[in-house]
Amino acid sequence: MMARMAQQRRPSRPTIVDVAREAGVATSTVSRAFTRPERVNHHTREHVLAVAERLGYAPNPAARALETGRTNTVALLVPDITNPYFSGVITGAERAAAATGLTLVLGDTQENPAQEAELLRRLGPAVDGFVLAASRLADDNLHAAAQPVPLVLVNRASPGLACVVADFDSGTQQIVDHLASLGHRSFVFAGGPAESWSGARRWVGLRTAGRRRGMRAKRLGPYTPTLDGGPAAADAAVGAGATAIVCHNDMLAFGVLQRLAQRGVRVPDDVSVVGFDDVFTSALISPSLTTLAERTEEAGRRAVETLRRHEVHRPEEPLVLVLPTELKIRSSTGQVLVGPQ
Amino acid sequence: MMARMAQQRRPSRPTIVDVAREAGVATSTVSRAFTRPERVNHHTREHVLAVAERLGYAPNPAARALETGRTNTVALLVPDITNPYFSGVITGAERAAAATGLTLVLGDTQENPAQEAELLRRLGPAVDGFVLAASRLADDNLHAAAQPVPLVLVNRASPGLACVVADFDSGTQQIVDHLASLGHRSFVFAGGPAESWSGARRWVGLRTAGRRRGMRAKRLGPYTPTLDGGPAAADAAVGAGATAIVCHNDMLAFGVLQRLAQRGVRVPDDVSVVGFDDVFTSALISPSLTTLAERTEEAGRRAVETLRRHEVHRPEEPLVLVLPTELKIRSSTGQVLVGPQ
DNA sequence: ATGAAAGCGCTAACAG
DNA sequence: CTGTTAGCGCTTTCAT
Repeated sequence: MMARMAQQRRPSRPTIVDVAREAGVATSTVSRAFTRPERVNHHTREHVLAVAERLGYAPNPAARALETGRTNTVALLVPDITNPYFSGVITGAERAAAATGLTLVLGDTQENPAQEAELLRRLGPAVDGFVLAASRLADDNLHAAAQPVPLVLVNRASPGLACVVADFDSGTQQIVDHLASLGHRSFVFAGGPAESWSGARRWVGLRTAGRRRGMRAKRLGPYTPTLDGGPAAADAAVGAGATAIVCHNDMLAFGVLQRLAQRGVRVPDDVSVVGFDDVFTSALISPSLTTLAERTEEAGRRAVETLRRHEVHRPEEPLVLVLPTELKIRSSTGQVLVGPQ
Repeated sequence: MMARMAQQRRPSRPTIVDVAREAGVATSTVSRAFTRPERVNHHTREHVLAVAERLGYAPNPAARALETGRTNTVALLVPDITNPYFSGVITGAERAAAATGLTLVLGDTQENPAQEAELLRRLGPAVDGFVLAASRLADDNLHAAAQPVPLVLVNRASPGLACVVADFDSGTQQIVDHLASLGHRSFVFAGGPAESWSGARRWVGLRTAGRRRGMRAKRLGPYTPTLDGGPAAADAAVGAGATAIVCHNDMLAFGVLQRLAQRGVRVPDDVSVVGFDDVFTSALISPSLTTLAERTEEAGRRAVETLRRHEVHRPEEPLVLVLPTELKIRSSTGQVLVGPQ
């Protein structure tokens, strides 16, 4: 009779108490039926589950989280959702999360460190861990954030933190070798955001590999790593008399390609263009883009898997995973034409 | 003294109690300082906030949700995260959510109604509402899902439910007019998933508009609405002797374009190709794709805004928003060549 | 304007 | 194997 009152409050969901009463057992039994199947008589469990089903009961995650401290949720923060590169990471992370019954919270930091920090702060108490893709945060901010809740980086390394990164050493080497084999004696790098760790790694790798090959390398930029960054980058590269332009990422490369076409500069005859990421568009445009393929989905997947592992036992030595990269040679790169130097 | 014990449990976040003790006020005052600024003395509030800041306190969303029943979270379910079309919706939804302090949970249903239903069930108690993009669920499932928690559809309508949809009537009309103006007397429609509401709407609109123009229209498929669906669609269209192929979406159109090129079929000389969505790649490939642009970001944004509105007062007449569409005429469509019919 | 105290729905000891 | 009971951190009457 008292129960009546609760009923009329609002059409609220049935709780564990309703199920317990209806099934004639204690609430703890209902709870166990859901979370510790082995510690409950098979028969009672069946019965409880049936009643729950009939009542349309579903556990309240908030209540569960309050007690256990675990939310079964991980947050993925990316600098730019619209970049297909991150779509790959998002996909991988989502799949891995779904596979283990985790809920994925998505946040877009818009390439903005302050916004990233704010999301970290706000989401912190609501999630079991963070995956930070291409974080633009400084090392110490990162560490502060990792204090209360585990955190895994993607394409960013920071001492003491777990991460999964692409093998840029090999990747940049592959690019330079490819360019050298086509007769290029130099190249320019159209750089992305200054805060980008992977951008820095790319440039260092490129320059080092170039030096080994006796190639001159020059860094231009920074440019917005989107289509919009293209015109400035292309113009600067042309102005510098480049025979090859390596772009911070594919989106920038597309922008460069567009601008080049607009200016009547032929690719790859007049200039070769290389990207990073191998987003699906790269194979579709023409000339198709030579680019360094990263395993973005795998990166996303491994990141949340690593997160899970770190949740359980924070290892002294955080995992750093290096994923292979592969240069996709397509039609935006070609031999450097002999001619009046 | 007793507090000591709690401390050593684990390095847990400070709670409202810690702040209250430290600030020398009651927990309720701390609570109010955060949620009801006007009901607390300005001075005390400042003080409490300062202490909270110093202690690094952040409210625990789970606890808050348990009491209030609101999680400040909305879920967005999409059939395929990797499709750039949905990137637009995701972006818009994320921005709108972030703007109002909401947290966005992302789920990928993988074009699978069962998985969609499962996510709805699992996430239901954890969120304040759902945005379902291109839902593959049947009407009655949709209604069942909308029972306990508000729900807004994107590019899907269902009686009694709020939705934001693209103006396909106008859109398909634009496509048909364009084709007709180029001299086409017929076209084929390479259809997407059978469960797709927008797919059905597209076909109906196309056929109707075609009829008005005295054009023959034929539906092919269904095809997977991704690059992979291309070969089958292209082959079937060529086999049917089509002069124009309207594709369920851009991704499928890209696949079709690829296959056509492979087979030596020239676009637009031999056959014209039209897509739906206007994802960024459409402008980049060559021939660039003529396609119907939808306001995907706006759709995502409006959907979560609508959700908020419905949370407050469930209106009798659910909002249905129709967003304008615009045909982007590019180079994949051209005049039908005169010749032996 | 502030404090005391009662839960929100669930899990986790601890008994039995 | 199952029941009792005490909170998890916060909001919210109800007093004061």
